[in-house]
Amino acid sequence: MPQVDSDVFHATVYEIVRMIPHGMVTTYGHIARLAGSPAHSRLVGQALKFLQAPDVPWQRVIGAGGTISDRGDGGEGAARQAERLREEGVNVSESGAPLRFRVNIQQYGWFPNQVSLYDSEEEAEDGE
DNA sequence: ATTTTGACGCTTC
DNA sequence: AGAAGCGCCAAAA
Repeated sequence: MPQVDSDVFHATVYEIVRMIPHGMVTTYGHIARLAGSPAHSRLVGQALKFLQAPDVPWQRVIGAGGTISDRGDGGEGAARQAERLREEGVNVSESGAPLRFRVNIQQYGWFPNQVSLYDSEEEAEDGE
């Protein structure tokens, strides 16, 4: 039995990603934490991978080190993400042999301690 | 049911 | 700074 409900988790992730301000970025790990499952950073990526809603600014989610995660497609996906970020004014630098895109977390990072969710972690009022 | 993968993250060479 | 190793846990094979 999984520790989290996949559907709820995905919905929560989308909800949080939608809150990221234009021109700012956050990390998979931070979203997982805000969603109440700090150990599910990889699942955040999974959720975005299966994303279909066009109103979710997925480009604002990057890796913890400020690097845009590679999709295993030779860097095409990462390049698209970098372009979308640049379009909203985010400075994205490039480096490395396998081209790696990077964003200055200190300058563009958005890491709120808590966000207002509809209900993903109720105050355990029903017994558990 | 078991093994491998993965849009991750942190610590250590 | 860059690479490698390890932990994590659900999804996919």
